[in-house]
Amino acid sequence: MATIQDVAKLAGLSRTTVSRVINRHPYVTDEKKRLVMNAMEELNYVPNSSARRLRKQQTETIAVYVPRITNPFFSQMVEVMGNYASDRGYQLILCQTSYSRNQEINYLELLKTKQVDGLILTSIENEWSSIEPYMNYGPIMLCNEYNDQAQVPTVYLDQIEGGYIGTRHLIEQGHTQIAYCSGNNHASRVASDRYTGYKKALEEAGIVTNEDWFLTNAYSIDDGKRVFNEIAKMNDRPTAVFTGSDEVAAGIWKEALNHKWDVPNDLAIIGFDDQPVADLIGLTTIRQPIKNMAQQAMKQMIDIIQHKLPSEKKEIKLEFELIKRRST
Amino acid sequence: MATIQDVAKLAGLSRTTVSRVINRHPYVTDEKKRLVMNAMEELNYVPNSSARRLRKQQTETIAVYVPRITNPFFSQMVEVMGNYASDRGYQLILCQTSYSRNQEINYLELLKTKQVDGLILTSIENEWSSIEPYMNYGPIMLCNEYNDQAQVPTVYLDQIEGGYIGTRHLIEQGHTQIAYCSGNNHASRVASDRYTGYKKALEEAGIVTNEDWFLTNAYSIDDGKRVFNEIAKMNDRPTAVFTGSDEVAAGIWKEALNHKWDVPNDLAIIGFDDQPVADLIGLTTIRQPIKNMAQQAMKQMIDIIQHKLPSEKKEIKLEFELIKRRST
DNA sequence: TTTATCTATGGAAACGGTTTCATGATTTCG
DNA sequence: CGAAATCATGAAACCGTTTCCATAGATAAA
Repeated sequence: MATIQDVAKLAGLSRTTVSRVINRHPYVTDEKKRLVMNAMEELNYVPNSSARRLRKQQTETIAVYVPRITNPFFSQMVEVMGNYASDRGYQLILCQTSYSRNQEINYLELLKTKQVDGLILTSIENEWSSIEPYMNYGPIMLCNEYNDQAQVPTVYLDQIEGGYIGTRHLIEQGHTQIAYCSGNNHASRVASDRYTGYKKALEEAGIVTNEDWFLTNAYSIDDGKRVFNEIAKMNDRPTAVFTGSDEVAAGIWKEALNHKWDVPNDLAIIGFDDQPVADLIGLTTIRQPIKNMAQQAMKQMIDIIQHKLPSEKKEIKLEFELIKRRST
Repeated sequence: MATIQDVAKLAGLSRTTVSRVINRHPYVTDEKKRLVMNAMEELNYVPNSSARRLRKQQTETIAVYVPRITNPFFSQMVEVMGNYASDRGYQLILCQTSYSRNQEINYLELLKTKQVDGLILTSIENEWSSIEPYMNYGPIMLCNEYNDQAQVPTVYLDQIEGGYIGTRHLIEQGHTQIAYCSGNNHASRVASDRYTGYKKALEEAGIVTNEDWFLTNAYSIDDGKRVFNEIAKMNDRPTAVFTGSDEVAAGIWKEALNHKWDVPNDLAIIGFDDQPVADLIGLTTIRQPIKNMAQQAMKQMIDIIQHKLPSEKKEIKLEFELIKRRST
């Protein structure tokens, strides 16, 4: 493996000059530039990025945190972020927290050890107070997730609205018995706000909730199936269910079909995110502008890194869209 | 940011000894070890990974190439690889080739610049001859994809079997007019072998194929919809269609429903991969042991890196499983 | 014409670790 | 008891760049 020294020797110049050519520094005559280029070509030289990182104290790498990459919401996000970053010379390290607090903290050490220039959190497992100290080691920002205490740039949707829009839709369809079904993340405002929106819509309509209809721990299709069975077992059953993701909604629907229930007449279902599967099966859902969110976030992050901007709260809020299909 | 020097000074020892403690080298007395630990604690010291990378000439990072992370086949793969790697102290760089030859080559430079210790390709866009030269810079291996010329470890399924099993199933269901629908990757043996398997099954059954029934460029649900419309427009229509992915199959089915076709009576559809969506909608499909594949591949790669094994062909072949549902 | 500024280059320090080598102290073994 | 092996530590070299500083010639300004 050729080093810059080898190139310098072959070109009959100093390392410094070679470095200048590589980094497009002015003050190198065209003649020397040509000499260096030829030498690099001949030796098939490529600068060693570890050395570069050490000297420049930057890695051109950005970490993206997601709970699980198989969740289509997050994989879409990562797809867009990855492409955007790659186009600008940054690479992406994927950190899957697996909904685990420990795992999240483990990965945070990445920033501390200077393995990345910054990180984007799409979901938070720990209290903000556990994450905040890491801000000393480099820029952190939020995308999708948001938090009052976090003094960081945030690209998000107001999930109160999300919960409200969906529930409001069900109410307008004539439902008064509406179940609520979500994940299980205590530290996340996405979860709690959405629930707040749900309750807000109910209260406005003067509807009383049934505590039994608050179903948690639902992330996947299988969870949806389980949720359906919980609903089916109830004495006082809801006529509609608000879910936190299209996958869960799809699982509920699938199991409902197995039990010969008619959707939406026996049970109306509304999903969240507008994943491809929602269109496929005809699920009413609340669309989140994932790509837009992802791109704005990555743009912000690269901006912050390149201009060494101080970390401060800067909120970019995007909007939901209700997509009405045949499940409601 | 504290350096090893600061720790050494505070502990009243040399950098060497501190380094030994960090790297769990024997020959350090418990007393000094304690001194070092305390100093590290007090200074909140973390070794700088760029420096470490430079000196040790390794990055503890592995690049994984996928066409697009939103394809569930690949996101499952990446999920497993990411977790497996992370458990063993490696991190994952995600490289999305976007089905582009250029993009693939661009990312290959990662290995050259020593940004990663090795790379796993799950799909190949370029001819192997374009990829091979990069083997000089570090270990490369294949997972899912395979190639005759590639003298590298390969975890794969024999796609001839895959194509055969699926087509055979359709034939057994009484079909003789079977369309074939796939992506568009010329460099990939996954694609060509699967087609070979399809033709093999037909030939064995003495069935003549119709060239018009060879449909390409199909990756997504939307592509599936388009494919359906192409089929619907035909004068001589197939009664069954073999697809290269569950997403495409789902798209075909969805559009068939829109046109009031009955599946499987008007058109039988078989998917590939056994994604969650297949179970959801009742799609017959050919399961690939994705998780197993991913894990074996990552295990291999880490093994190769840690034991500096020479790159050689080593094939690990896994098996398909036909999952019969109601679309056939 | 002298002085200040700009251009072009190289030597050496710096980035922050790990590894090699040297050395002395301690233990083991014949 | 002396030689050999093992343990414990530190100084210095090294990994491959970029950057700071010095120098010198060329050009511009006074």
